[in-house]
Amino acid sequence: MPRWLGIYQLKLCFLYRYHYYSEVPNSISKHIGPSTSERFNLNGTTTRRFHHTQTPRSSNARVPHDTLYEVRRQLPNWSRKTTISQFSDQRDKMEVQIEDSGKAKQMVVLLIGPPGSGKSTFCDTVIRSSHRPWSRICQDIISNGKAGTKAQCLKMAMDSLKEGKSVFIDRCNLDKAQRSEFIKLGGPEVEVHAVALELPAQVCISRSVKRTGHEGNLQGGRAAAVVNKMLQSKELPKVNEGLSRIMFCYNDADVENAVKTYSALGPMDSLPSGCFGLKSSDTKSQPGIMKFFKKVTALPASSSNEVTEATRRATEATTEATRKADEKVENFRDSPAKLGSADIVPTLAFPSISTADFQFDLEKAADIIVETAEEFLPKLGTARLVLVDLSHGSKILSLVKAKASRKNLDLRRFFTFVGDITKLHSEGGLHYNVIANAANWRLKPGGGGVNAAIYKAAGPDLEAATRARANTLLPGKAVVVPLPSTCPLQNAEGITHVIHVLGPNMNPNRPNFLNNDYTKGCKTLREAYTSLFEGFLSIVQDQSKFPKRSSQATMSDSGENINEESERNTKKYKEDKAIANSLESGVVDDTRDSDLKMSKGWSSWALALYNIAMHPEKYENVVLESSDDIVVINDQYPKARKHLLVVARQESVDGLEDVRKENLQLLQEMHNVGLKWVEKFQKEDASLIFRLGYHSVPSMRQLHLHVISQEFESDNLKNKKHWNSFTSSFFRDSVDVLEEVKSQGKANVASEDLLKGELRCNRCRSAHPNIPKLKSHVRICRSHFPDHLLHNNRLLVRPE
DNA sequence: GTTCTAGAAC
DNA sequence: GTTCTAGAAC
Repeated sequence: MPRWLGIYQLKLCFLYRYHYYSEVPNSISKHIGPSTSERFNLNGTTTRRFHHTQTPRSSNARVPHDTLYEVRRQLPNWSRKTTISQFSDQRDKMEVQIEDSGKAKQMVVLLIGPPGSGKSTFCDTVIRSSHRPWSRICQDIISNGKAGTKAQCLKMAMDSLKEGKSVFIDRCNLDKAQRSEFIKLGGPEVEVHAVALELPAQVCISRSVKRTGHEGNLQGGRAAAVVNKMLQSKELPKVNEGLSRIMFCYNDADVENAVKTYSALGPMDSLPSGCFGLKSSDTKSQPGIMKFFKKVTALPASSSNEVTEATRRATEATTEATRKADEKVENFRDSPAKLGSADIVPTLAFPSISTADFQFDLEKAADIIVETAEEFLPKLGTARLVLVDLSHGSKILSLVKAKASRKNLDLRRFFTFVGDITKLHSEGGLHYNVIANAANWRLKPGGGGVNAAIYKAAGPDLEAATRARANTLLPGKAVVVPLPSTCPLQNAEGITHVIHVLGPNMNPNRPNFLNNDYTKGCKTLREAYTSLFEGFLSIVQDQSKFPKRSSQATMSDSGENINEESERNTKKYKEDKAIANSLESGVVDDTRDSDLKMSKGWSSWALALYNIAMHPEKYENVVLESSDDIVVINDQYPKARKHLLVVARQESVDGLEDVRKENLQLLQEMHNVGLKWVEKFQKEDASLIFRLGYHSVPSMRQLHLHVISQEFESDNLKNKKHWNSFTSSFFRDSVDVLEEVKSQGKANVASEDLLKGELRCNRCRSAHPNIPKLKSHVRICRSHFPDHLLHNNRLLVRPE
């Protein structure tokens, strides 16, 4: 095996097992034996990594999931009861009274941040001044003062919780997967919080570089590489992971505020749930390592006196939330037991449609709401419908409450709630995942009321996502819009979908008013709620039909699983489409043609690469190589003896058309990886000739580079489209793409018409009447390749 | 992307 | 009658 391939495999191994590795100094690793692997650092030294999953250092190193449950059961206060008294509250809130057994709630607080972000300092400072018993669990020292494993951390956390302590998890916890098992420690008596230390990368690197006594031995220049690498895979924590409280800290002042918050907690105190201090823009982009090295001496120090907007907001939010908690208003808050990400009850929060600006009669509207809810509740399983109004004195809420209580409805699943529909979780403690918007017919932001509030809270993401689904809406109709993961509403509140609804207008001062025609008005309003609840039902069904499976199960069989995964996505797509279709009469679509392109309605088969790129760990047996940026797989239907795909992992780049200057580094990496594989193949068979390139218009979602040998000897090459996609100018050589993106900011893409062109030999360019005849010719043609391919290394021939 | 198949081309 | 393609369905 060539030496470089060996290194490659080691690298691969590292990437797959990333979460189970921890850095250990060379001095320790001597004792580790065969499961260590060497890797080379920027500063030229070698470190070793210990593969804990293969060689656990102690019998308790890995803790099976089911034991977590057992341990939770043994925790103190497990049996605290919850009683619900519905609709009895004068304050228009659904009441949940928690019987206080007088014991304190424990906390698991996950610190989130790269090395140098100040996690250990944070914990130490809180522990020094806190009256609550804390345990700090630090992966860097957990194994007799040396670095240990995640499993050891989990074990120690559980032990500390059993002892009645609250726990700081002092490890990077940068992505969702790293956090998930610690979040599972939560239960009825254990809240799980996160404190995200979002300090500038330079600050973290600078601290890591300068520190001399760090427990994890992450010192010197190597820190820069490690911090940057880690930040690449960072995922901001979200409430829907199962965290009941998240504090974001962007500078020293924010950190100080968070330290104070936790330091002040006595054994009996608790903190309001929600998401505090989140800035809307992700600060994921980090300066390159080399750039850092140049600037390391002139780092802008973050001032501890500087009170930023984020701090102000964080402080305000905390104060406000604390004030509310202090009022001892027994708001309806979902208990942390429900917070496990898998356990969150699907909940639609919806405003009363048409009763505000559209002046629909409140009595009639309340009847329709209750009747439609009654119709849908049995179909919705455990899912909940929550009517929301901003004001305590809302007439519609009391009418609905009164009418609902007279009917035999499950009032735990249908109730009213007072609050800002965009902040029900962070400010009201209600868990919800879908909100309805009382939209305008143009589906535009602005206006007033709920529509303006929702568009404002969701940011521009919502408008774009809406535009991809529909341009306008007719009264009585609804349109389901999934929110992108970047949307602040999803991050802060856990909302995954917005359903726009348009109700009938009774206001003579607004266009298209119904002139008091309540026969028509009631019909349309009923239709509107039906459309809304149907939309919500489809989301609920989608989520329950396709629960997340364990990665183990998906690794068993590649091909099938790719299809299953695709199937799931298609199903989602189809259902969304079905909703759209069912609403078609109502959705005035003036850009029918471009709509598909805008919504990028990829079919199931077209999502296979995307799925692999997003979850390479699930496709272990098809992925030949992977990094943070790319995965390499064999084309499932190779059109030549050697045919690989280098797939970009970045989510937003579906194909060549999406490529811009900011993707240059990615393109270059894809090209380099392609070249490496060509080298490998040519070592095995020197006669192979390759091209690296992209299809101008790909059939499969997710930018992918074809690495394909030029003899095109394959039974899978069956038709004109196959042939022309690799041999006409529809195929864009990677070198040209790189050049074009560098010089003009994007790549040229050729027309799909080229795929229908005549069949010509890729060497001599002779034309042939059909595929079989062409293939017979190509098998024997030994002409030189066309001139243009001989330049710029478009054609990769093994050098003699 | 593939598979299937009606019907065009031979 | 057989081969091959193009378009629909998935």
